[in-house]
Amino acid sequence: MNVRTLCLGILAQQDASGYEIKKAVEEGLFAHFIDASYGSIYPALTQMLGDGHVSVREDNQPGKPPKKVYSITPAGRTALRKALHVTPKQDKYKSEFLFQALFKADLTPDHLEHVFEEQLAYLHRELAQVEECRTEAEPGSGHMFVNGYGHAVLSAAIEYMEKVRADLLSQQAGKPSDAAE
Amino acid sequence: MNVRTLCLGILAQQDASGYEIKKAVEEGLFAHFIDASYGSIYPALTQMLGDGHVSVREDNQPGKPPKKVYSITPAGRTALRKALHVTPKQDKYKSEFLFQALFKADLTPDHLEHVFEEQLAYLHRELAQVEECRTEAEPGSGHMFVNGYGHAVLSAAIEYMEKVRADLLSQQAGKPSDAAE
DNA sequence: TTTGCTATATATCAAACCGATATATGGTGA
DNA sequence: TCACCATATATCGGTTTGATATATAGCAAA
Repeated sequence: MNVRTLCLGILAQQDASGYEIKKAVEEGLFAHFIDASYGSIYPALTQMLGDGHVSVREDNQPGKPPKKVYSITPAGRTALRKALHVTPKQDKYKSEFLFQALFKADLTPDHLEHVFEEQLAYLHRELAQVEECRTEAEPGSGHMFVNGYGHAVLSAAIEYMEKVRADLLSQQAGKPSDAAE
Repeated sequence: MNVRTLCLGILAQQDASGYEIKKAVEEGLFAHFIDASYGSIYPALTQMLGDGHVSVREDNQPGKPPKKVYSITPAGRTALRKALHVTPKQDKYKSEFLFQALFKADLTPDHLEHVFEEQLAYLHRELAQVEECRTEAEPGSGHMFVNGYGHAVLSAAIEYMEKVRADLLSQQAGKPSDAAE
């Protein structure tokens, strides 16, 4: 799936500018399982304009820079429906925190503790965001399902982190008892 | 974190060829939170050879193509330790399955069921892989922590999927029985 | 036996994408 | 006044992906 399809999906729910699409993937419902940068969003919108999948209108708002609000066209909706019916790629999860944690033995205790607490704080922020979106989701909807999925996964991660905190951050690096090598 | 650091991390555990590094990120301990393609691994190794972070030896095995086995050098270990002490980037999770699920109302029931069952099968495969690596992990080690993290998150996802399966796949696309909580 | 498939192994490249930066407007607070 | 932040669009170098090419060899089927 490419950024064009992602933008179409967001525009299918509501008209938006490039800036607003970026905010949607950072803060909205999409935040915890999707990402895209300005460097891919703006070119995608321009390209889709050429393809007739979206249309634009300029919005000159007082007190703010003018924005270009994009709307999905019927052709865009058709393209989206088609793109939604391909076999999805496997999930991709990247975590530099877990990579560092693998090398616990090579880390200073300070650094380990720092990244651990940062990760926990990050997970709490993500969870709070998911819970905030929950009220908007209608029961039985795709939103509700996705929201529940995110909630389940993030809660489990937090629970695990808190459960093992003491063991991981104890000074004896890799030696819970007197175990030999 | 770039692919060079990732390769250094793998080579810090054991010597490996480019092909074996790819297998490590696909099947090994690293599989569920790291990824890299041949297109980035081979150039990374070549570059690190120039930097003196790794060394090579050619291994002509009978019955198989010859391979280049890379080893981390002392300079490489220093570079790795340094790279491990930067603030890690935020986790990044991408799921095309969840993206499609958001548009449940636009999907054919067949497609929805298909991608749902595929996702569940994928999660089970990932969990089995994590459990397989578990035996190798020493208690108190970074491996053990990371393994437990993966186990917790994957288990939670599977549990959630199985809990809501009936509701999600029922034909009435807006009709809840109470799936909340 | 020739064809096709799988596994091992290295390498390259266009296309896609990220992350940083540039530019611009205007509100807020020190 | 100055710095900073939020809004907003746009571009670009560098990294990464995903696909493809090349090669060796075992194994099975047609």
